[in-house]
Amino acid sequence: MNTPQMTRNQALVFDVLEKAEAPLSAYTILDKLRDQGFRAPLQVYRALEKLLEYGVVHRLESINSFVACAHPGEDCHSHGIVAFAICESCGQVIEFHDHEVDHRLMGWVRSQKFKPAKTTIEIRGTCEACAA
Amino acid sequence: MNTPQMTRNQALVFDVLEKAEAPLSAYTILDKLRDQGFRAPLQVYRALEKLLEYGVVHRLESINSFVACAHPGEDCHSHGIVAFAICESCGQVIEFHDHEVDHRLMGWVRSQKFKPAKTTIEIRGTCEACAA
DNA sequence: ATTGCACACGTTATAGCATAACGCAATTGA
DNA sequence: TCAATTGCGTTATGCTATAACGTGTGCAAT
Ligand SMILES: [Zn+2]
Ligand SMILES: [Zn+2]
Ligand SMILES: [Zn+2]
Ligand SMILES: [Zn+2]
Repeated sequence: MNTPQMTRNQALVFDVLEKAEAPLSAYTILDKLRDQGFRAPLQVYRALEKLLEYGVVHRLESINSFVACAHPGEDCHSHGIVAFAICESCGQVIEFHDHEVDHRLMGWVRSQKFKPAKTTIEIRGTCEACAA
Repeated sequence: MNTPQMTRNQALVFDVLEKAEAPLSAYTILDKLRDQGFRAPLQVYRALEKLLEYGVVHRLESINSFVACAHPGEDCHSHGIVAFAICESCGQVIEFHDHEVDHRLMGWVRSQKFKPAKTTIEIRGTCEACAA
């Protein structure tokens, strides 16, 4: 998916996510954008829906939150499955790809004749800095 | 984690999950147990919390639902990471393990000095039967 | 036996996440 | 011009999850 011109709302939401140091929930984004005129959750969810479509934002299913893609311009989807390590202490998210993991999962999927639509890999734990 | 004797509520919730053909949300479980005296979400959530602890139930993060473990008695945790394929059409869930995937993810984690607590692998898509 | 503790339970209230449904305005393309 | 599409704003609603309080029961330590 290539990225069309963002609308104002999409740009505002994306900007908030890009500047954030941790994943944000839709309602947290809403709060950060009240000064810019945001009033209702749908304004955020509609923007997020498009940003996810464009591939510039990822949804972290295990924590109901969103992050800006860490690989701008690379089109994450073309690398196969995206995986995330999420520090539950500081919120830091590391986004990575592993072809071998993709290969194994896609092999399994093929063997089962299962048609994958969206695959989630999320490792929650503690990052090196927080492990103290 | 070995499984202590279940309480009445835990047994009721587990039973509903075991008989279900698809993952169930906590509120769906609640509805199915109204006749048995369940009145409030907490009755379900508290039971689920224990069942997850015992390892006899899994939570599917990407769809906010729960399933009975497909490998009773085997203690899923001892096999490493559990992965799920979820059919978005019929709800069928296939639970599987792949040592090579575990190995790759744990290798990455080690290289980053990240301390994993809980890892989620969920493939949403369409099962063979539904692919028609 | 009494006390203290741990644990499950029931209930009410509240917090947090997400979408349905309506109508309006701007854009685009026949 | 007309119709179709898309984004937007608003209100209302639904779904998911937990906080906080109090009750009862079983079981040890004293
Ligand atoms: Zn990405
Ligand atoms: Zn950290
Ligand atoms: Zn299992
Ligand atoms: Zn199916």
